[in-house]
Amino acid sequence: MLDERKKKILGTVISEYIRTGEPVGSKLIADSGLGVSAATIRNDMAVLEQLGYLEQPHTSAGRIPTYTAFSLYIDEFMPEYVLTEADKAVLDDYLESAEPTAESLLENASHALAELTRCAVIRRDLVPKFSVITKVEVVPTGKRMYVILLISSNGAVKNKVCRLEFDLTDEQLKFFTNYMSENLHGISLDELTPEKFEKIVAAMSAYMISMTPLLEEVKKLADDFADSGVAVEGEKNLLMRPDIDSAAVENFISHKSELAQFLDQSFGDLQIVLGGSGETIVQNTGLITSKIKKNGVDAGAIGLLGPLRLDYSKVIPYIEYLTGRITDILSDDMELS
Amino acid sequence: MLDERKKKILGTVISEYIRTGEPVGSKLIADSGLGVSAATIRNDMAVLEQLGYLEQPHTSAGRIPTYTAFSLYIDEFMPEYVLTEADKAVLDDYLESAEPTAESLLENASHALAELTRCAVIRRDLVPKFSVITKVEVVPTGKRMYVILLISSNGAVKNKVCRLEFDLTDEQLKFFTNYMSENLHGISLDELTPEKFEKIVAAMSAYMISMTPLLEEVKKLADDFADSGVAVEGEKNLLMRPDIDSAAVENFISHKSELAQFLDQSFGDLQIVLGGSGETIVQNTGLITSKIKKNGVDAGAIGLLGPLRLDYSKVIPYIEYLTGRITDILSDDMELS
DNA sequence: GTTAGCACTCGCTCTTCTTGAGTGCTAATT
DNA sequence: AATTAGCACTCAAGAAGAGCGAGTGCTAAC
Repeated sequence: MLDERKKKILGTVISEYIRTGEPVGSKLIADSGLGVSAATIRNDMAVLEQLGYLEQPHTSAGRIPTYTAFSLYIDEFMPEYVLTEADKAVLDDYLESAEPTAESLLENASHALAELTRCAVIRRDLVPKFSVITKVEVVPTGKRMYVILLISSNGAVKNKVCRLEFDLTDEQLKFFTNYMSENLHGISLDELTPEKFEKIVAAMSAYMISMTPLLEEVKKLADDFADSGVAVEGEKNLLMRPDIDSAAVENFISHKSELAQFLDQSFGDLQIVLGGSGETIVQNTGLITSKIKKNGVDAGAIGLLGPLRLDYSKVIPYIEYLTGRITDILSDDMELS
Repeated sequence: MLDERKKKILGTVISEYIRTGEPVGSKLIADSGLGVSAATIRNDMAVLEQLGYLEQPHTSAGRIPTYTAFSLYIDEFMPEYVLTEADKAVLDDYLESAEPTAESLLENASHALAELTRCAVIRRDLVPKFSVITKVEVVPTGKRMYVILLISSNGAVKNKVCRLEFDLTDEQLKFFTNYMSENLHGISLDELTPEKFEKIVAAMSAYMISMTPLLEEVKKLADDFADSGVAVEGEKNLLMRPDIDSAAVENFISHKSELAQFLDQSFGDLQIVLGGSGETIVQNTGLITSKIKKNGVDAGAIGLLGPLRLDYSKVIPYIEYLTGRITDILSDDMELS
C-alpha cells in the first residue's frame, strides 16, 4: 500500500493534471505545502512510476497519472465535493422546464451536463417494460391526410402522418380507432410482437382493404417505441481537443445500438469506465453513467463522456443529483419523496 | 465587359479553386487547353485583378477568386450540371422515408444535403398561415398524468405531458376536450393571440379551477407551433476547416431567431448569399437558401451553408430538386404533378 | 497582341541552435 | 535510514537561418 505522503503526492499530481492538463513536476508539488524538498518528492515519484501510477511523456517532462491512478483516485482519495445550494438551483432550473416524462427530463439533464461540463452526454430513453399502449387514434387533417397517434402509459406520444389513396368515412375511422384501441389497449410494448401484429392486420384487412397503409404506420410507430432511442449531445465539446481522438469519439457515438446496449447493461447506480486500459470506450476519455428509474424499474440512463482528466469530484455529484431528481419526479408517489 | 478569353481564364481559376482550394497559377491555366502561353494569361490575370475579380494571397502565389468573381460566375458562366437519374434516385431515397409533412420532409432533405455535400444545413419549418387547429385532446396516462395533444391541419402534432394535483373524472375530461375543441377548432394559428387565449382560459376556469394547469400547457403548445423551429444540421462539417472561422459559424447558427427571420425573408425561389462583402453571414462562406411551398404558400425553407468555394454547379441543382420534390409532395393535388 | 526569358519575391520546409523545465544520481546532512 | 543540496544530463519546444520552388512582373523579340 501507499504510505501517506505518496498518496498526497499522487493526489496532487492528479488534481493538478486535471486542472491544467500538463505534466506535473516535482517542484510544483514541493511548493504545495508538503514540507519536504523536491528531491524527496522525485524519489517518491520514481516509486509511484514503478508501481504504475505515474508516467512520463518524455524524460524532461513532469509526470502524468495513469488510468490506474485515476481509478485509485476516484475510489479512494478523491476530495468529496458537496453541491452548494447554488449548484442545485442551477441544475433544478434545467429540469424545471421539462415535462414529467423520462424522455423530456433526460433531454434537459443532458443539456445541463453538456453545457456545464463541456463534455459529450449520452442519454438513453428506455421505454420501460411496464409501459403499455393507452390509446390509438386516427385524426384526419386534410384531403386524404391522416395523423396516427400512439400514446403509451408512460406519457410518450408518437405520431405519424399518412396519406391515403382515398378518403375514409367517419364510420370507417371510428371503426378503425375502436378496433385498434380494443385490440391494443393495455398491451405492453414488449408483447407487441410482429406475429401478434400480423394477426391484427389480417383481421383488419378482411374488413377494409383501404386501411392497410394505416396499419403499416401503426406498426412503424410501435417499432419506434420499441427501440426507443439513444441520443448524444455536445459531442462538439470533445472535438478539437488535442488529447482526444475525434475520429474515435465519432466512431464510438455513432454506433447507437452498441451505445444503447452499453447504457442498458451498466450495473449499479453509477458506473465509471476509463478509456485506454480496455477498449470499451475511447482512449483517454472517462465515461460516467447513471441509470434513472421509475418506481424502481429502469427507465433510462445518462452518461457523461469527457476527457480522462475530468473533474470527477465535481461532475459525479452533478450526475448523481440529476438522476436522483429525475427518478424522484418520475416516481408516481411524489408525496413520499 | 470581359472578353471571351478572360472569361475562360476566370472560369478556370474559379473551378480549379473550387476543386483544390489552392491559389491557381498561370501555368496550370495555360496547360488546360487555352492555346495561349502562360505569359499571356499572366497579363490577363493582372487585368482581372485590376477589375477586382482576382486577388493574390501573397506575391509569389497564384490567384484566388474574389466574392465578386463568385457572384459573376454563378450568374453568368457556371457550367450547368444536370442531375443524372442516379443523383435523383439518391435524393429520392432520402425523401422516401419521410412522412408527408413539411417538418419530416425538411428533416430528411437536410440530412441528405448535409451528408452529400458535407456542409451545414439550416432548415426552417414554417407552420403556414393556412394551418388551423384540428383537434385538442387530453388523454390520461397514469395517476394524475395527462397527455395533451394539439393537432394542426398540416399534420403536425405537438404534445405535452402534464401532472395534475388531482385526478379528473371522465366527465371533466370530456367537458374539457369538447370545450377546447369547440373553441379552438378551425382557428388559424395566427389568430390564436394571447388575448384570445386569455378569454378562453377565463371562461374555462370559471367552470373548473383544477384545469388551469392543463390550460397552461395548451397555451405552451400553441406557442410551440407559432415559433416553430429552425434547426441546423451538420455544422460539424464546417468546423476544423482552415478557411472558415468556426466561432463565427457557431455564432451565426446559434442565433436561431435571426436565422429564422433570414430564411423567412429570403426572396425568390433560390437565394445565394456570399459571406465576406457584407456581414450578413459568415466570412468566406456561401449560403444557398430555397423555400418550399404548400399549394403556393410558404411552408418552410432550407439553406445550405458551406465554404465560399462550394461546388455551386452541383449543389444548386440538388437543392432545387429537393425543394421541388417537397413542394410537390406537400401539395394536395398530387395528380397534377 | 503574344511569347520567351529572366530576375525577383516570398511562403514552406528542413536544419541547427538555444533555452529551460525537469530529471536521476551522488554525496553530504540530520 | 531518510532527506536534501548540488550538478550533469535529457529532450521538447521555439527561434533563427538556409534553400527551394512556385509564381510573378517586366522587357525585348516575334
